[in-house]
Amino acid sequence: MIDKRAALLSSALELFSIRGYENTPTSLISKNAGVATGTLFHHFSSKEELINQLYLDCKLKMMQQIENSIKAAKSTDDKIKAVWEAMIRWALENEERFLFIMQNKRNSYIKEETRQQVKTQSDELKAFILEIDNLNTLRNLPPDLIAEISSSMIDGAISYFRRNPEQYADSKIREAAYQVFKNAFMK
Amino acid sequence: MIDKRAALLSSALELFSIRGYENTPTSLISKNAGVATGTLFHHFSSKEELINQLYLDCKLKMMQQIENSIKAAKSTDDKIKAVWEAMIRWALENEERFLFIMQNKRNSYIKEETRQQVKTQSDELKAFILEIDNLNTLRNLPPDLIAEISSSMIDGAISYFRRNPEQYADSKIREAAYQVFKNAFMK
Amino acid sequence: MIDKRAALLSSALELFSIRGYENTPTSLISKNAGVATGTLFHHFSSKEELINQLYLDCKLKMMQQIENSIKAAKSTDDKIKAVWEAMIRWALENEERFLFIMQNKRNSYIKEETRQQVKTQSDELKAFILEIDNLNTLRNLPPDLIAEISSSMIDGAISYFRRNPEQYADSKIREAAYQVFKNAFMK
Amino acid sequence: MIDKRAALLSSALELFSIRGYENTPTSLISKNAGVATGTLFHHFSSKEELINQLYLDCKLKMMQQIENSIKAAKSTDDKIKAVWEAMIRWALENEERFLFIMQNKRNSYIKEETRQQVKTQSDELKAFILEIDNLNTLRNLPPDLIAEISSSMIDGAISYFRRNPEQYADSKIREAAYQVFKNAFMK
DNA sequence: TATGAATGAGACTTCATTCAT
DNA sequence: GATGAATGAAGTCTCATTCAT
Repeated sequence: MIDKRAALLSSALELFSIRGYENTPTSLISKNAGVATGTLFHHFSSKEELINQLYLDCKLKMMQQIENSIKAAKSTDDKIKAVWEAMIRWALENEERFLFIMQNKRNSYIKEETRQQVKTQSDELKAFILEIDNLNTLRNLPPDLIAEISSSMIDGAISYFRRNPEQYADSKIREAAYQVFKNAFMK
Repeated sequence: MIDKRAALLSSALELFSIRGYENTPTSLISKNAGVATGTLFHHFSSKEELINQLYLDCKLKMMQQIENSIKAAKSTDDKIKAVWEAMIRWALENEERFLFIMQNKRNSYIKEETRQQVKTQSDELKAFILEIDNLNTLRNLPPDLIAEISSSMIDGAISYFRRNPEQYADSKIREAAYQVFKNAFMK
Repeated sequence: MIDKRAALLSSALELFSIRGYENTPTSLISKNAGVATGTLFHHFSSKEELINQLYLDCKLKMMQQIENSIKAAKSTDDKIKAVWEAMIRWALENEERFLFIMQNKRNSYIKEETRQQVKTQSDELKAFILEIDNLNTLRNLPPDLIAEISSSMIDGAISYFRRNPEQYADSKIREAAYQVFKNAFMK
Repeated sequence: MIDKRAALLSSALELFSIRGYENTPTSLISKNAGVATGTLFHHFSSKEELINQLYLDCKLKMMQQIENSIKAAKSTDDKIKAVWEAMIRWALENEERFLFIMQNKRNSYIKEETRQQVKTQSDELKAFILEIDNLNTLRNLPPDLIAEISSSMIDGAISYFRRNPEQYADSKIREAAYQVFKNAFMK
């Protein structure tokens, strides 16, 4: 059944996000999912494939939310803000998934192929990135540098709001945080 | 001899930074250090203590460089720039140590006690942080938020310059990167 | 299969009784049982649990034989003799189990919980002990003292007959040994 | 110095009696004795020799006390009672030594040679044993059987009085215990 | 004699994966 | 597809003993 596969992914997500990949035996994933140890290997050829599938799963879910937020926006500025908000909101609403993605940003268990699969999913997102990159080129800023720094700033903000969730509810602080983000790249 | 302890720390740093903590057997650390397997446990009571000692070692070395850069500066602005530069330079010049620190920022193998030991080391640095925090409070920005975001921005810049070392040599790009950093917090 | 668990217990008994607990590696127990090293830990969570299970196993087997011998007896005197004979016979017929029990009488690897489990097994035996204790109380002898000494005397007799098995076959000597035992407590 | 050798023996006795031989690292013995790890191996060629020396030491001390008690007695009966009392008293007054001897009664680390050394020490004791053995032969009881049972009875009594030291102080109970011992062999 | 850093064989245990049912 | 007992390579750590100082 497809149920068991989903149960395994969900169980793995929960455990990986708390204990990390290497500290989570497949036997525990199975038990936590309520299936037998052998079942995991019917659905995933190895533990490594499981983590790759899970990574794909989480990343795609995140990107979908961001994509949706872009669609609703019109100007570039609106899009930027929409993405900023969407990412933070998603991270706060999908704590386990976000933690798991963060842990595996540079993890070598995630295959290059998996990372590529993520990148080629959303045309909408690719267009937006291109738009921003062109803008930065015009401004004489290396697009990759700005991409790296923006992404880091968002991670920083998320990290802060995860520790202080009540402040995310305060629209003044949220706005101040966004201004800091925006100021970085605007005159 | 103190040599063997140092050799073990150095060997562990090299291997952890490439392969990660859990993927590095203690037997490999010993072999790579040119000592017997038992020697590791003569100097460190466990693998976990080894990583903690190494973390302490790396962090202290980094902080010393930052501390020195602050001493040479006068105004707050000078200090901010000095820290920004010092951190990036140190990361580029101490690739393994930096990678190792990044890997272990949220890693639970590093004990809270070890993190505390780091924090209580430099009065100079504590004074600087206080200075910045006060400034941010005046500007009505939560100091912790700014701390988190600044730190993330620096990590982003480092990540970029590690991938594009030739650009760090270009003072124009370096300056542009710094402006992005500074703009974030200044009107 | 239950076979492998039994094979492990049997292998452990054989080795422990000859070499002692600490001098018997788990790898040897597995090899001797004809199973893989991991199998031991599939059935017993640790070497310590193995020894506890084995102790339980041996003690229960011994108690069952004693229990049976009591059932067949009528008077208190008959019961005492029956127990005396049953214990000696069991020890001679179950050399490894007896040796193992002796080795672990005061061994701290056997958990208090395990010892309790043994004590709460046989109502028949508890009744007999109570009967004897009451008798000794009437005679003004501390029941625990008599229990300790009787038990020691039986151990002594067993020890002797293990070294001189041909004498156990001689009913005169057996009877003399029993008289020594009985005289101790009777006027 | 002879001090260090004595300190090592005393440290080993303390630790062995609590933790057992195999559970006591030589490093702990040394530390507990206040000497370096290497020092142990200057005085004893191996851990095994240490335990043998200690065994010899304890046994001889015990035998000396028993020997003295025999000397003071006249009749055979007096001697028997003297030995019974001396052994129990010694065990209660030399708890660690007694425990250590009990633990090692059948321990294979004690070499046969060491056991022989003990036996050939006291002429007084050998004469007493011969005296008893002859007596038992006359009574048609196998001397070794009686020896084994007597010795076990004394161990049982000691075990009881160690758990209930206040009862040893009560001369009535002490006397009752002795009567039980004596009755076993006398008409 | 005394020291204690160093050694390395070997102990217990874990865990991804297989396969007969 | 599902099960879970079984596997055995590999991991961390212990400890009796040595030897240069």
